[in-house]
Amino acid sequence: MNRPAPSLLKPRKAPQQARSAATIEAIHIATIQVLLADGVGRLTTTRVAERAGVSVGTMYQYYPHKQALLFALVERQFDLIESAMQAAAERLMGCDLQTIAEGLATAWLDAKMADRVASRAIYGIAAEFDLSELMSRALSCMAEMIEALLANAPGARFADRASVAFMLAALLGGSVRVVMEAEASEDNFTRLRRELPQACHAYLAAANQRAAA
Amino acid sequence: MNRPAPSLLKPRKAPQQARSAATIEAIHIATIQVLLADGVGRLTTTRVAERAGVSVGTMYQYYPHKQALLFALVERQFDLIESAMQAAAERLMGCDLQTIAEGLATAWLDAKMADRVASRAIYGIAAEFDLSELMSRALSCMAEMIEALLANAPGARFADRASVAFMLAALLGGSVRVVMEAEASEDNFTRLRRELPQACHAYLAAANQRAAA
DNA sequence: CCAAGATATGAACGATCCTTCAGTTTCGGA
DNA sequence: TCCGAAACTGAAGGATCGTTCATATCTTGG
Repeated sequence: MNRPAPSLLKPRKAPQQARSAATIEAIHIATIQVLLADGVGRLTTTRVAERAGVSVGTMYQYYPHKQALLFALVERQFDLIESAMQAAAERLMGCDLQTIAEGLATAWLDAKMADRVASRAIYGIAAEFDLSELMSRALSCMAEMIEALLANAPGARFADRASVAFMLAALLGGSVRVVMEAEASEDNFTRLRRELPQACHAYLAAANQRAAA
Repeated sequence: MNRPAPSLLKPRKAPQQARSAATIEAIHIATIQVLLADGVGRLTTTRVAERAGVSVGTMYQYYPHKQALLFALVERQFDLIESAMQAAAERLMGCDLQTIAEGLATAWLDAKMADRVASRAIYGIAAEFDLSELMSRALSCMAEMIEALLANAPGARFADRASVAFMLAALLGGSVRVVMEAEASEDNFTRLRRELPQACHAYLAAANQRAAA
């Protein structure tokens, strides 16, 4: 797919005065709004600027091109969720399997739901440039984090801890994404919240028992 | 998001001679190739036609606009997978929970892997027009199918069969999607193939046991 | 209060891109 | 073999979009 050199995706300059910081924030918000209202295909520099109440040129003082703006949004959301999960992992270190499974699921749901608006919007950016590399990193990052939790859980004896951790990461990430990408239905979210933790626990317990035999 | 009137997305005319059928097929293949090579953002009518070895005008004899072409691809893939799952459901009707869980997981993996090239490419189209409606339909379609299987499974007494079926559908659809959207890694696919059936079974068994109590 | 840097403006340019259509080529039945 | 229909061609029109830059406005340290 498109493989823009990562070095060219960095912002052009950092804000030094208060008003420019506000401008950048306005641009970010406007981008998400346009993304949700019109889709990536209709996401235009002019449209974003108009919605943000600034001029097109202003945007180009902070981002060398449109892709850089989108990439900044993706990275920001990514970091947000990653740190939320990192915090959850610290809290869950050393707990038993049930606590870990349910804790991870609820932490993941909380992080994604915190601003599902942004999350949903950002899912749509994936088409603009090749995010498979980023997705891979995110997936293995989550898998590693989970693997560490499983390694320190009392009574855990997985035959293939890495695979179990990987699978759990895929289950978490995927199920939430699928539900979010469908039409927003409060009903589906409550179901997810009730069932996902149980599903995670069931899988971990079964995988652990399978190894013990 | 973009909400193109569905009636405007239909193909313009059906082929009547043999060569035109070949042309359409060539256009479809070319579209997928361009999609994978350049991404949706670079998917151009000219580029597709060039790759297919035909003229731009030819494409416009069968599709009123670019979106119609993309939509046709999505629908085709959708029908393919739906019928594959429908066949699997007939085969699994009346079986026990373990057979159902593992049968669904392998059928899903087989269907998606059959041409993962097309699947992966089509994931990228989601940005062009609003697919959330289609995704919702797909999700609830899968959920209904699973629910019917659970209803006829011997020894199954779920408290909330609909929720369990919904969750299983989300787990299946999501985990495979996440892995496919990451960089293609043979390693990850084998892990998925080994763990996903077990995860599905573990969840179903746990949900069933929870209701029996 | 003033200069100098930071920030904002928006018309204009060039590059694509989608779509059309008048004309040409190919096919298949009579 | 011949003719009408089907299929194909590709240059050109019209519209949109990303990006630049000369100019204007604002902020702040001295």
